[in-house]
Amino acid sequence: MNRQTRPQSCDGIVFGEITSSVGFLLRLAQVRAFEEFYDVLGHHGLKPGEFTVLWVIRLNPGARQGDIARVLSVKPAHMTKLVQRSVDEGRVERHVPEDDRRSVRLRLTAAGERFVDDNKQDFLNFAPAGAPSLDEEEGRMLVKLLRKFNGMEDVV
Amino acid sequence: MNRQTRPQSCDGIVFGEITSSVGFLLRLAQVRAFEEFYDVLGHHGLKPGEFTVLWVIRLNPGARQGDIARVLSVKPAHMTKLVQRSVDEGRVERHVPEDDRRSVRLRLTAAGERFVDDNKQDFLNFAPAGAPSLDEEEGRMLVKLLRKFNGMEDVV
DNA sequence: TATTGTTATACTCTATAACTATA
DNA sequence: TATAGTTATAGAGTATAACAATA
Repeated sequence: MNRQTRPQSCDGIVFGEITSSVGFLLRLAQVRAFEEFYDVLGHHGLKPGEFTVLWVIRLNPGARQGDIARVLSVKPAHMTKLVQRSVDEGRVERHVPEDDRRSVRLRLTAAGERFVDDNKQDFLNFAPAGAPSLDEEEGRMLVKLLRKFNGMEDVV
Repeated sequence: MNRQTRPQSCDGIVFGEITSSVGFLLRLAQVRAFEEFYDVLGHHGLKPGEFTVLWVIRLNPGARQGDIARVLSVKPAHMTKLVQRSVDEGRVERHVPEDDRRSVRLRLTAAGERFVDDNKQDFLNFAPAGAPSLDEEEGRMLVKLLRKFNGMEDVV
């Protein structure tokens, strides 16, 4: 007796076997998560990609731009733009070290640290808010499986 | 004793609490799934979004363009472009019914049906290939949780 | 007035290649 | 010759608003 709302199957449209495709489900989940992200955090002028980069810089001050891009699966060309924007906003400082002048090392400015601190709670709390349809245990299980899917089981 | 590859944590970069953010994990998972999708199926000229739309039209011939867009969380403006492309490729026919001449109803051409048939197996089989790090039971659990996350538990 | 779909514009993110400056 | 980052361009996708045709 299914009387729940079924956002993806209204209008009598059927999906067939595609409902078991991980890729298909991931796309829908991400669209949903982003929509909710902007509903909840949009007023801060917060963008998911931008905040994630600031977060990682904060935890790894002086890390190389290319290394951060690689672990976040952000393409170098896009990373340049992301960093440039954060520099323009006064949240990130770039530093070219003497021992390898091809590379760029990143750290947050005081304003950048303040920005991360101010939005940290909202950003981290967003996760459970993003999954109101899952109970706590299911949410933990989803996180665990996604981490494994991403090859991140033992990442700190 | 963790000697596995850890693609997201090389270079000694740490992630902190963000590794429990569903939104963050979903983005990484989708990037990974799309990369693999293009590696495996790119030679067919197959695009995930385009194929999904063809698939749903095939299962729901004569469905309205707007209804399909809604259930797939595709924005109307983008749907127009997707459909236009498939029409140009000779895979989809548009039909404006007499009883409501604002709407557009879609169905596959013979070439469109052939295209879906030819690529169906590859597309559906892609899911397990996308998650080599998960065993069969974990894969089923991930699908189940993502379906629930998406509010699709009882979607056919 | 409301609804369906279209057009136009802008922004995020990805993909790729060509380029610079270093090493 | 290889590496780090930049620039430029293309494309997929989303967001939004204005619009025409129809209801």
